[in-house]
Amino acid sequence: MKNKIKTLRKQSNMTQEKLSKLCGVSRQTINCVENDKYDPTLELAFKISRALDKNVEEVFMYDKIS
Amino acid sequence: MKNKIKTLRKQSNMTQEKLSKLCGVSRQTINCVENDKYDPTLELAFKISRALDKNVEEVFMYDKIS
DNA sequence: TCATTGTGTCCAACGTTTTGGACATTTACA
DNA sequence: TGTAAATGTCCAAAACGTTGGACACAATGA
Repeated sequence: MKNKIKTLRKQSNMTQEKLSKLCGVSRQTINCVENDKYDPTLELAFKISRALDKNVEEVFMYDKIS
Repeated sequence: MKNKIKTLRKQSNMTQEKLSKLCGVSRQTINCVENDKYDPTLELAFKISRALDKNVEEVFMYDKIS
């Protein structure tokens, strides 16, 4: 699983802190998801994507391998 | 969060058991996700969607409320 | 240079997803 | 009608996402 959170977040001039508040989660959570530390919940994936004004599949790329 | 798993699964003539094996998870997991018992992992959401030959957002509907 | 902000990371705790095993109920069909 | 398949559900345990708090380091700009 790959994601474009960092890129899209910077395009929107947002910090991890700001994004985390928009999503209602902690900054560590955003940091970990952004850096592929773990798989987010589907609901969180939706929240992040919406905060970045994108569809889930525009933010997260599923690569069948692992 | 709503989903169309049951409908799409039946359109593909699949049992929960078959879908669970395609996704590499237990049948209970498919059952619970299908009946909104809990939020799946994003990776599982992708696996389910792909098994049903759909995009994530064609299978799962995020309704901002709760 | 210094101060501030943003990011990465650690930890232990907590909550939720996911599990196998088992059983009751419903559905489908001979 | 009866039989098997499919589904719903319970439990306790395991696995994993998420948390606050804290700290180090990098980046930014005055």
